[in-house]
Amino acid sequence: MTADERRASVLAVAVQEFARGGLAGTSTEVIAKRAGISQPYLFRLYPTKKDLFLTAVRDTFARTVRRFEQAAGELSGQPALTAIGLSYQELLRDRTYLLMQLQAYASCTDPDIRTATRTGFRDLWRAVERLSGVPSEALRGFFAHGMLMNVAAAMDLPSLSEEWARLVCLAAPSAED
Amino acid sequence: MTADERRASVLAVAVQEFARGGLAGTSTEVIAKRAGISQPYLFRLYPTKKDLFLTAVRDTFARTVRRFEQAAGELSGQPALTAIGLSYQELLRDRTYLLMQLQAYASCTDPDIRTATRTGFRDLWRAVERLSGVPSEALRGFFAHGMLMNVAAAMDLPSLSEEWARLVCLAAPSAED
DNA sequence: CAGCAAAGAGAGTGACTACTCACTTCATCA
DNA sequence: TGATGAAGTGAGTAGTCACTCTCTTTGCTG
Repeated sequence: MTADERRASVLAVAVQEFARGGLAGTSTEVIAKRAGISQPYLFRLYPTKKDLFLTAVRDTFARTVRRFEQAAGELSGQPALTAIGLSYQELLRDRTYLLMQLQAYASCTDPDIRTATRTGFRDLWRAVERLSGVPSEALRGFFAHGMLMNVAAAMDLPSLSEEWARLVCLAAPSAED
Repeated sequence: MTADERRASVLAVAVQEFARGGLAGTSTEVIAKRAGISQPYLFRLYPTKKDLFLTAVRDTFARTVRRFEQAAGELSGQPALTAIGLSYQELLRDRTYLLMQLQAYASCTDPDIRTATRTGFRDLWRAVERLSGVPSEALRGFFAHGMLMNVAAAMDLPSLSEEWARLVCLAAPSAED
């Protein structure tokens, strides 16, 4: 297996593990073990643990942009936004994505991570703006509800049957914005 | 100083440190040092580091509830919601609060932390519901924009002058919901 | 076949960290 | 006065973890 292929499979594992434990709460050893390589070799593929984390952050946002582009297809305007919203709901089924996103936000005290996270978020924002073309208030409403769904999914509210939890998790009314 | 007083001052430091580093990224030694006690004594005040973290999570949400109650005062309905929203914007000036909140969400993989975070969020939700009495869609819109402001503050977007960052940070239009 | 570069691992190392044990100081009160 | 109990600490301990040094294997090429 070439180094680049290894790097890709290590990254796939790293995203999952970092999503669960964050930068400080994840050891390079478990990433290496799950990726099927030795821990020293991990450090030849990625110079530092933080580098691997930064790559995971960038990858997470980049994947979402590509997903949104596919979801929008030839649509534009509110229909495009609705299609993107639906694809986001699908994305949240696997909690890895949103947890990784939250880890990125929560680690923004570190300047390097903050820069990477800002860039990822900005590109995502611009992608939705470009794909849908809706005005900025609608865009903000879209992202706001996305963030609420993130934390709701993080707390696993969809699995609760209590009244308040169901209210939090209802999809945003598409007519409002 | 009594043990209870010590516990309170340790908690104050712990909230700040956990907000920056999260559970795994914060050492009990720096908390003890900043609180002016020895590290062994910290473990007499709080049995484990995780216990201290859980207390910090609960405290963060509880403080917000009290703050919202004060902000709402005798108001109700949309005016109450607006007052609460303003007090939340004030609260976000100090990044400690929102970072601690994000750390709580990001640590929800742990069952104990998830339970504490759910409870805190639920009580906050119910408080705003009770204080304002607005319908659930408006409530959801309020929390959604709150979450967006959280992550925007985490990334320190308000300090950026770029167009997209300013758009993200605009306050939610109060008429929409 | 010789040589070379890349893939990969074994065995550390020094620093850190959650938590413990045994100890001291000191105010209170029978 | 002497005992009690609460506040508080010095000095560990066992374990973890990011990262390194050095070595082996393997596939390719001249």
